[in-house]
Amino acid sequence: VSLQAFRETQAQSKRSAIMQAASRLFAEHGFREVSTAALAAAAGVSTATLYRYFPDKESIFGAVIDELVSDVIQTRAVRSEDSENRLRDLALRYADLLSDPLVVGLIRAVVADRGNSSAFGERLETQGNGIFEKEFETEIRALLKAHNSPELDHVSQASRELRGVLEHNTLLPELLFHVQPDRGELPAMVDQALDSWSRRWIPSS
Amino acid sequence: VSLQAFRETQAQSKRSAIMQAASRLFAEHGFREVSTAALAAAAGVSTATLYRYFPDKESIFGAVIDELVSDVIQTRAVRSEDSENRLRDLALRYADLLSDPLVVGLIRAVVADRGNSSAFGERLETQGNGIFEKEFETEIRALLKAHNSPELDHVSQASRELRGVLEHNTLLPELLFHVQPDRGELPAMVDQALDSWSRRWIPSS
DNA sequence: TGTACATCAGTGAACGCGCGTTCACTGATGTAC
DNA sequence: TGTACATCAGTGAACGCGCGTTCACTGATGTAC
Repeated sequence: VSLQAFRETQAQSKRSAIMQAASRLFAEHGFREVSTAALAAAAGVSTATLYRYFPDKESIFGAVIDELVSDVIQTRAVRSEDSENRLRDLALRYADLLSDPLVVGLIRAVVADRGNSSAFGERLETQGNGIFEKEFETEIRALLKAHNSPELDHVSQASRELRGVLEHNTLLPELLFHVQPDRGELPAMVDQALDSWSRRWIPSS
Repeated sequence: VSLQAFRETQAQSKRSAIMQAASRLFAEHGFREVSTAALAAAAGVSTATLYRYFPDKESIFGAVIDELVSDVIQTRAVRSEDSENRLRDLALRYADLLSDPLVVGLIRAVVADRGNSSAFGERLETQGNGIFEKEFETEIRALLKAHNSPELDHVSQASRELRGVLEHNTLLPELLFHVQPDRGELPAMVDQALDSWSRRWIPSS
């Protein structure tokens, strides 16, 4: 049993070494641009070894995307008590995620390939986008209720406006123009966006 | 002279046939995914003929992008008289452009390739994004002035909010998840966005 | 008008290269007895 | 304890294939005289 366990541990470490290298290389250069030779070299194994752990190159990419998505899901961040700060935390987490070069690189890699990665695209939508959509609407609804806002029917519009400006400031420039935002300035940006957003959606009373 | 002219006309028509096929195929499948063989077949020529009109495959892509950008620039749409409608027209044109499958497909193709297409990405930024940024800020500044708004210092924030929600509703879903918006509903979407935006930025008086 | 030649858009077939994948093999680490 | 054998992670080298690009050539359309 101990032999088997030892071998399994070894195998897991090789496997995760491959995925770690793959995640970095795919994010940096894209799926097609990374050869199995380069990937194997970065992971410290031979190309043939890749095929002991994964059926083909595409499956490595799939595993990386899955890992990313499940990481994001599990990072339901620490939440503050009052609803005001909960929305702020959520917005900051969203902006931070969409400013992460690794995340954006992998998103770009998924966007790049069409045929093959449509399955990955679906996972990104339902498990990435879908979850944030729900979270934002939940927090906003709570916030509007707490302020007796008359706009409770337009929660989704409010959510789209907030997420839109965050995406416009982080994901889009990086994705389209390779402009990396200064992540130190994210909190200030988020505060400014939320402040402006509040003037529209939170009664001033 | 007439022979030369005739030949030039012929050549132009072949050239534009190639670019037309390329624009469609690259938008639909991406740059790497379209082989010169497929491209030549779609254009009705042989692969060798491609190389009479373009030095290499990448230059064909570059020519397509250039054509797209200059088309966009030249479509400074018809403008209404009153400043309210001018912003609406601009927003609608923006949303319409970012919902065009051909445009989004080419944007995706540019985003996909990194090394080679960074030059194309720059053109997209300065001549695509940059021009819209200026136009939006100009119209918004005029609008705020017309309403004696006290927010004249935050024109760029106002612009980012408006463009953000438009992008969130058109470009992003299509780019990331292949969700094609119903273009017939664009005017309603734009009106709703503008209406909500106005409540924040235009004094209600 | 007729004939030899020049020009040039266009092409089919071949070339070379890089890449994903597989194969036959190695060697370390165990077990059987 | 020693020896023959089993297991299995790991690999170098080769295979095949697709693709971008180029080459030698064709044939239509003109000009020179």
